[in-house]
Amino acid sequence: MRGMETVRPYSHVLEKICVVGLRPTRQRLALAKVLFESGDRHTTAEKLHTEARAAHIRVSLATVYNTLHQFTNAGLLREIVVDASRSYFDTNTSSHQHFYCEETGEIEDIPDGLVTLSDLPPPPKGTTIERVDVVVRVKTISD
Amino acid sequence: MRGMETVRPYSHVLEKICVVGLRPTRQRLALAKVLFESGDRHTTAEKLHTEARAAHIRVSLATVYNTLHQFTNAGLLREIVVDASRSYFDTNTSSHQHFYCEETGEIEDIPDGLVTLSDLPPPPKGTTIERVDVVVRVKTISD
DNA sequence: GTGTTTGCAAAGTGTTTGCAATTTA
DNA sequence: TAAATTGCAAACACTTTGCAAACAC
Repeated sequence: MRGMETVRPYSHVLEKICVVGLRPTRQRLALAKVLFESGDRHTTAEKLHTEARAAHIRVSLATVYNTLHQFTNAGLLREIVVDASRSYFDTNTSSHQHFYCEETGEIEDIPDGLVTLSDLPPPPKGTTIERVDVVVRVKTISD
Repeated sequence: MRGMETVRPYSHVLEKICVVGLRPTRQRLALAKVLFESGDRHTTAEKLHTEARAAHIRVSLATVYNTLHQFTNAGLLREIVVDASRSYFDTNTSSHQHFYCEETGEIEDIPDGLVTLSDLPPPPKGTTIERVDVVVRVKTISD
């Protein structure tokens, strides 16, 4: 089969992009490649932009922001709130939690099931629970 | 005892302010009064500023920000991260968790003990757990 | 008086938006 | 070609900072 692969890489992403009514433009496909080619990742708009340009993808920061939000709405990404001054996006959209180190800005996944919540009280009147976010804040050991 | 109370309101706050080496200035005392006079509260710099001015306290927004951070460092407040674009401060500094409604911006406390975490995995190498934040995101019921 | 704090306005950060030029279907 | 997308620069919201005037001790 060597040499004759007709594999369209990231076809699942291509599919998802189309399903939501987004056109598979050069920028979106390139950003999707960077985002999804290497397992689960946590990134910010700025980091993704830097990375994209390092990979010779010409894309503006505004488009990176737009794309991140479009992907999030499409269910390809999940936004995680760990820091009041920066938006992080997670390529793992399934149910799980996070370790977050403020000093380094690093986020690490905690697989689902490792954190168990019990006895959650009823939400405020007139509201329903949308989801539960757990952030385990860590600091580097200084000695 | 009526009429002879020598109670110094917020003396505990006054004390704490002094202990940390902050001078009990008019602005700091006034903001502390607004913050601590009515049970547990969740507020933002903007909200506190508006409230302060409504109460005829002349204070600049910059000073509100500075004061919130000084109080936080002093352990009088706790900063809570629920939204990537706004900083919230909680007058309840003890261990507890939160309901957060993005639509209304409202935060409600979940008393400690109502949420139980179990089987927390070990933190990333070289780090120790500082604290665990749980945010139960809710949305208003639309029908 | 001396050092701290305040207020203002300016600067800074991260993010969003308006719009003409470009690209996609 | 018609509609969607891009990039730029300007606008934004929130927050921090520099510095002279005001204040606390």
